[in-house]
Amino acid sequence: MKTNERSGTQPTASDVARAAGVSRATAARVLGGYGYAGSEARELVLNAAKRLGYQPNQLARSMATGRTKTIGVVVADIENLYFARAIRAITDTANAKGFDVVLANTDENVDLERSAVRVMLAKRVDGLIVSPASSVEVDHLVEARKMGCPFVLLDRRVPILQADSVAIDNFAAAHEAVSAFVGAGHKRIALVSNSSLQGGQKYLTSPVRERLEGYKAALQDAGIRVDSKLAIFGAGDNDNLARKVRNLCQSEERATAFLAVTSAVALVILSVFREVGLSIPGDVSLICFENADWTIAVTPPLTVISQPIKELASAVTERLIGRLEGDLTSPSKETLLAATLISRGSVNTPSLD
Amino acid sequence: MKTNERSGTQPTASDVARAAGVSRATAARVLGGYGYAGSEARELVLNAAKRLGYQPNQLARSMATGRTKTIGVVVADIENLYFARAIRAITDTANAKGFDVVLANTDENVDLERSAVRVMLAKRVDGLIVSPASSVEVDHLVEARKMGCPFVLLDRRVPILQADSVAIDNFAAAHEAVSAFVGAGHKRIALVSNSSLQGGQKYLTSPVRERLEGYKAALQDAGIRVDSKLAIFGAGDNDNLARKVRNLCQSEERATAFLAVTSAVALVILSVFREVGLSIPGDVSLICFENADWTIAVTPPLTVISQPIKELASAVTERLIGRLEGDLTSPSKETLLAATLISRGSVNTPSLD
DNA sequence: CTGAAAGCGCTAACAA
DNA sequence: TTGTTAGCGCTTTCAG
Repeated sequence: MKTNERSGTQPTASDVARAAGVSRATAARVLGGYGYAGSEARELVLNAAKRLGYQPNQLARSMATGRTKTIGVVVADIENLYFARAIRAITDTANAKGFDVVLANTDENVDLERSAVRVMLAKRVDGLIVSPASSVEVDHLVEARKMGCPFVLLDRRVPILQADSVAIDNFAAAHEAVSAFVGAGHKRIALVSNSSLQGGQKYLTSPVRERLEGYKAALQDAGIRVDSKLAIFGAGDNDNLARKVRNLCQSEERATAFLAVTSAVALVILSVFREVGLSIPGDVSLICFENADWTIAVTPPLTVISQPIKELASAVTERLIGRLEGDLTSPSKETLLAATLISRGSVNTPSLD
Repeated sequence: MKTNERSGTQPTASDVARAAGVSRATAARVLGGYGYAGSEARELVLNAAKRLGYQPNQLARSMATGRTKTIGVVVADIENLYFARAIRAITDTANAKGFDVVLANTDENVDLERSAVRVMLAKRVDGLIVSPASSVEVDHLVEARKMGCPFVLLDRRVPILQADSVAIDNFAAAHEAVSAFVGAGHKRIALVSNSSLQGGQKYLTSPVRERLEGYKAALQDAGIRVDSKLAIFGAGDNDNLARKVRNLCQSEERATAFLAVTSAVALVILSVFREVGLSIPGDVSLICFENADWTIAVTPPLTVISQPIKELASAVTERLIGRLEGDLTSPSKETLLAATLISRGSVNTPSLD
């Protein structure tokens, strides 16, 4: 049986060549858009292709060229507004540059992340954009690099990797928010996160760690003692976190201002406030990270820290594509983007109980 | 130069074979997990593979088998909570069945959808899950089918395609919500959507169309005249939609109850209410589709229609994989899942102005 | 400008 | 059980 037989349903470049009456190489050249081709041959091929409904096979193309024009994106939580927006922006800028995107979700779980990276390597993506779940267990990223698959870190930094990264200046953002509280007269200011503090600070992701540091620094700069009881960490479990917040609200020396590390945390805090009868901004003040749409629909509208997600995503994508297109040598770079404090109605002078 | 030379960085199955001292076929058999292999040969190969850091090349594998074990997901808006959750659930169940997922976003734009589908076909995904932006322009889906790439519709139905689909029973859900309003004594009930009504109802996506129909039917069942001024459609533009809602709120015969087609629309409505000084549930009642997290953080908590997204996504994925694994013949099936009305604090008896 | 032929890394008959 | 031999559909020298 000849190799050029009809193989089933999908027409191949050979089929087109035969239908056009030219050689496979010529057909392939015009279909693939490379090499020379006479104008009449081109015409013939294009017609035949249209007639047969030819669709190029990217697998075969990648197989031959060794490049897939695809970048893999590995994020911790696609249901998180912040990452959803980032993914959206990443695919937009990648597409604009001729790259496709494949996505994987890790649920903040290192094992899932490891296997996601493995799958991407097997699919031979040209490069990776990753928001690593851990700043310690990064062996799979080291391996990716070793296999010649460059990566850029999204939103999270991992110093030991010496990798390219694009993130928010979380230290400055937290510092600014806390300073705003201080400026309004607050002294007992709480930081609330749903990350687990297990194993110590170094196991926190860099954004959370840096926000904590910015928080402490701002207090110190204002001459306020840092009270560890005011820094609350959950464990991904909202009920548990709510309990801790409730305790703090009902203690003798309750906080008068709260900085929520994410909008999801702010939601938990709001429900506790309602439950214990604290009202914003009369009784307590609140600022949260992430400018979620709903924050202007509550009463009062929330003062938030808005992050330039689109810029972040474009920057990370462009950095990676830069690497892919030849810039293998320049040293790794950590890019930090500034967040913006948007003042709305949730910060006020503390009431004197 | 022999073909088995070290080609650069990535070791191939041949490299492993040579290092293990067996034939390429044997090595391939154990590495690929198919065919027979003696236990000592297997041992040898596995060791060599580990030593060289062998990673299989999926491209080559797919090339040879004709299957990629990958499904393409094409959604209208990844930033939309509803789709984000669906994507998450789809990847989870696909992974559990040994499939990878590649994702594309279309922004509700048919041209982007067309090109996304084309890319997926070029990547030779085994099948597609699509929430089509249009129920009219579906030529690319017809083409996909013709090329032997099965697809299942997610959340949206397109009768003319005669395709498998899994969606919510939107008619019943809207009917139930409106009946709840009626039961509380409302007569002037509005439906608000940000879809464009341009070109008539048939251009609406099926969920919006069916919600509109359920809304009308419920009114008729209650003996209430359907007033077209009470069905508000935007055009994706929030400011414009807000203006229309404001007009309705300030007109002589304002509505006393609002059914929002999405949580994003509810946000727009809430801001208008605040602006014109209408309070829930004293002055107006509100129900919205989508059980977004924030709906319990506003005052009062919103009565919502909760959709079983996870079940929806599992069902759609399983249906597709079923098709992929041999069930090519059975007729297409439209699955409808029931939504649930969750009563919270935003529905009340209408005030008498 | 066009055609012939080799090869990307793997799977899959078939023979030994 | 193992090895041999064809391909999968495309790109890419290298001659003609």
